[in-house]
Amino acid sequence: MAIDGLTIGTISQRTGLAVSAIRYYEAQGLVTPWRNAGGQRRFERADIRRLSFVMIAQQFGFSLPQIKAELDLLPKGRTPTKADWAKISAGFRAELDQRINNLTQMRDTLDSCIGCGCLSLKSCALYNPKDKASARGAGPRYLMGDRADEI
Amino acid sequence: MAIDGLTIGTISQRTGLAVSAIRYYEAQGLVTPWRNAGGQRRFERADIRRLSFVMIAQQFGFSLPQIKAELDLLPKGRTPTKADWAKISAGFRAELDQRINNLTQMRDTLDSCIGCGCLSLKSCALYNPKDKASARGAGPRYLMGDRADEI
DNA sequence: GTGCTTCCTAAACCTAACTTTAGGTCAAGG
DNA sequence: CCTTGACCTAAAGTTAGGTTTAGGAAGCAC
Repeated sequence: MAIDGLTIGTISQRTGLAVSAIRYYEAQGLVTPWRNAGGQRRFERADIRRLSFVMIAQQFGFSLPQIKAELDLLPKGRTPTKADWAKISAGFRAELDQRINNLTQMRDTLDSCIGCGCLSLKSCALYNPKDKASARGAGPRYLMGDRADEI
Repeated sequence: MAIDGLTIGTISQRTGLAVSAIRYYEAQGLVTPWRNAGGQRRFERADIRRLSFVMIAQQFGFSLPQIKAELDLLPKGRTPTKADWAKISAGFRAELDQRINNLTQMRDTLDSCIGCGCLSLKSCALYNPKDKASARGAGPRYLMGDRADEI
């Protein structure tokens, strides 16, 4: 059974992912099933964990290329061990810490900026496009600025 | 000068937004300039602040409809005051707190879940699709689950 | 009043992350 | 063997948040 590999339907059921999504992930290099004699995909059990990791990482806001980069750190040729997974989730955690710090800092700035009703800012600490993870920015912008007269 | 309103080019310079983006925001109902005799858009000074708010809110990961919902709380007919802005950024702050808490909780779960190498989870606390803000989820999914045998 | 710049609309295009559709093949049960 | 359900590929469609393009019109400067 396990020796024949799992079908895409089974993987779909086990992960909750749509079949089309799994095929898409294969196209993006996130999983690499082999094919049986008839040309159908066959997956390893370990791929369930791989795909679950993808789902979790996506929730954290990572893009598929970023997730692929993490997954590429797993050993090729052998099934990943506990230690392997622990390693990649460490780098992950660092990213998250970073992101939480950014958000917290921005929230605090909000308090002392828009939050206080302060409307006379010429350059605003709230606008810094470096936190690409929480929003995919789209071009250069400045600040929450204008003179506050005529309010 | 101010009595004639500001052109879209001026608004673009003052906010750093592309002209096309500002027109798009108008189409989405985020700003409502009037037109001059020749059919060109004319903005109020207060629109600079409106648009700056949009930019900041986007950084926090809010969608344009969500931002519109916040902006719709501002008084119509008169220029928003300090107090008006303070009010909408309060609801904002609450959302942010929520989101930070979610992320923190997930990070901690990561530590004690993937982070510890624990691979035998049948249902995983890491997968809960309620935090829509940090990632735009796309469909129903389950858990990081499979039996850990054969690892 | 001529020219340059800015502005206008409508429609097409862009990326990410998928889903849907169309037309056909494979596998398993009876 | 035959049918049914699962699977295949390729291509087009979808949503968000815009940008780009095409073909004009407005405005201001000299």
